[in-house]
Amino acid sequence: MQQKKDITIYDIANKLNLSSATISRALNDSPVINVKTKKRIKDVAKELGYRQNNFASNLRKQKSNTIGVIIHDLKSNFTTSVLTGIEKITTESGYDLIIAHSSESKEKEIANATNLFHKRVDGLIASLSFETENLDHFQPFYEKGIPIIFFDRVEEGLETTKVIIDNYRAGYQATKHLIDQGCKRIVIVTGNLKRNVYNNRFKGYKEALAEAGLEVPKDFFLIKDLSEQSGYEVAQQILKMKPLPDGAFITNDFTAAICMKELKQHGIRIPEDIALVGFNNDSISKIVEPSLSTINYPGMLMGEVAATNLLNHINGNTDLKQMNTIIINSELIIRDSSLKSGKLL
Amino acid sequence: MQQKKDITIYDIANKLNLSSATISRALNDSPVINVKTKKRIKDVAKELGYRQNNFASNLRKQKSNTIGVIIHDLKSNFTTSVLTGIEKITTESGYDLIIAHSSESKEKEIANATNLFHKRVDGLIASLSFETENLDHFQPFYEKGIPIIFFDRVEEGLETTKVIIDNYRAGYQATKHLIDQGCKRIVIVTGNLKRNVYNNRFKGYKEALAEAGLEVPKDFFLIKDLSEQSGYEVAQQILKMKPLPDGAFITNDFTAAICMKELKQHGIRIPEDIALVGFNNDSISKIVEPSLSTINYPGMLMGEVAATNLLNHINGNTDLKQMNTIIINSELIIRDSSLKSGKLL
DNA sequence: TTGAAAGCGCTAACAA
DNA sequence: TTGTTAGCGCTTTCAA
Repeated sequence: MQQKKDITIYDIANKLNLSSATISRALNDSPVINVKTKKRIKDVAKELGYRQNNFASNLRKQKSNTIGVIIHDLKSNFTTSVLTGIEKITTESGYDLIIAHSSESKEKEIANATNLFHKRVDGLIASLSFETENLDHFQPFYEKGIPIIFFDRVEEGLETTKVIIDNYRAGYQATKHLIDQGCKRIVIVTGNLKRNVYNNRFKGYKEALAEAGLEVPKDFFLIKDLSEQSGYEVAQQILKMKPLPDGAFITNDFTAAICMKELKQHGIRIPEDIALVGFNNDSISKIVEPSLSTINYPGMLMGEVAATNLLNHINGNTDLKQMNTIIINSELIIRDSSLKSGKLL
Repeated sequence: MQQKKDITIYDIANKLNLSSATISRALNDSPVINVKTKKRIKDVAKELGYRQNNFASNLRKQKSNTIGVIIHDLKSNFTTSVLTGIEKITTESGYDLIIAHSSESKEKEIANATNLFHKRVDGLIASLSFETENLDHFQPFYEKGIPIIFFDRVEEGLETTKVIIDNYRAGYQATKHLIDQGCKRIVIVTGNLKRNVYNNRFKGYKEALAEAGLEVPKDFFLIKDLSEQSGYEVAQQILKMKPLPDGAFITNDFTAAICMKELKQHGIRIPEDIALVGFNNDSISKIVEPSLSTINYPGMLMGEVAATNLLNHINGNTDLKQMNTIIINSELIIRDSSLKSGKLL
């Protein structure tokens, strides 16, 4: 199976009549090594096709040079953007990435955390699953001093470092916009209120309503899992409401797109009968008709920020404890699905 | 930083007055160890919070227990499905995954290959970038006997193991379907013809046309990069054709969706004026209106098949050389965007 | 600026 | 069924 023998630093040392220590130092660009020697060593290394053995080096250094990422799902635009951002930063710094996804299951998230702990990641970036109830499974990391940064779905009360957007403000903005368009009976569709992101969007929604002196029945609060299926369900529930709502804030573009299609098929006009605002600025939001107003959620930037801070901490440049919460800007993008007045106000 | 000292097999050995070798064997479920001893060892390991050091074990075994994956893009539904399939299989077998993506760039693909080679992956699963011209960068893997399986975008002539769908047949089916619906002037939008997938879809398209005795002008062959942007471009190009085409086979759902929207905004009726068929069965194809006919592309299954075969080979159960090409079934899904006759034929 | 030598934690050949 | 021992390839302390 193994055709060519692997070249080690000893092979290089032999060839040059130097010690393995010198080779190691040279290949790691140690400043103590003579520049000429360094060059000779690097040339020979290249010539022989040397590749360094990370296992040996990691074993010796007691570092994995690896960052673990736990996310709740692979299939959303938002997640892949975050991953792209993380990857960009970690790659630049020569770190590897292990990506684990929980499929929104508490058990899988716990298994992933355990697994990454055993893999000895040097740091962790995580977004909680829909179901997660506590952070006990991250305890081993804290005990070993392995830094964790949470993003998007975080636990708010605790002393963890987190990168988030202001979901409260986003929820407020989206709802306020619908109110400004003349909506008075606004439905909200959101996720598990245990998760900060959904809870805060919900609070922002309620605040905007309260501020405008609007009251809506309790059954206008639709708590869903934001799957494809729930898009259909939401549409059915809305269609049964009498009188019909005149606006809906659906905190996920994909669910909103499905719901919109279903509503249209039942003769509802968007935005004339019901104005819609989604969430995430998924690529789908531009394609549906009418195009979907939404909250832009800068996933790539979140990933970059999370990774940058984690690496800074690992390299001893910053102390995460001094930095509890980083808030990334998000903004409302107004498109056709919410423009009742036919114009921006 | 490091609060708790790491537990090694020596700590367990000391505590139980056994040798490290026995501990190692027990923890690896070696059958030679006494069942009771094994239980005692495992209990103590758990009690002390032992976690095995993969670096030491990998270094010793000269195996990384890691599979590398090179893909051209993270952001498509198809890719995430493939990854999900690969992950499912590799996780079951206790293998790690390193995922690298080339963003369709030849240079990045080469860098990724080099990187994964240095990381000493035990096997590689790859889909070529848009730009890739040759497979030289995979040569080191072959020289070291590291198995590679290509999927989706592959190089056809060579003696490589590959998992693909029958793109020729899919292209033929899609085009034939449009012809059956009465289309006579059918445009094709496809990607770089150097890539087998696009080339074969194109060949299938031409074959179906030829069989039906239809001829179309050369400018009906639109070779694009299948980006969002190209969706707009295609629509503009189609709108300028006189007389207008009456069908279009757009070999990517996302591009097709954008193009459809653009055409509709210029007053073209789908499917009455132009019937459309996409490719991939992306989730978007169900949401656009009219819903998009497409080719179902079973990404998850492809991932599972590729990973299963790779692992079988690594474990010495099969010889990849005996298995050159694995073809996965795909099928035409007929939706509203291509039903001129208003019914399935 | 370079070298000698120890050891990171584990596995496997060989011995008992 | 268990133990002894060597060594995987690298980094680093101490010495020169």
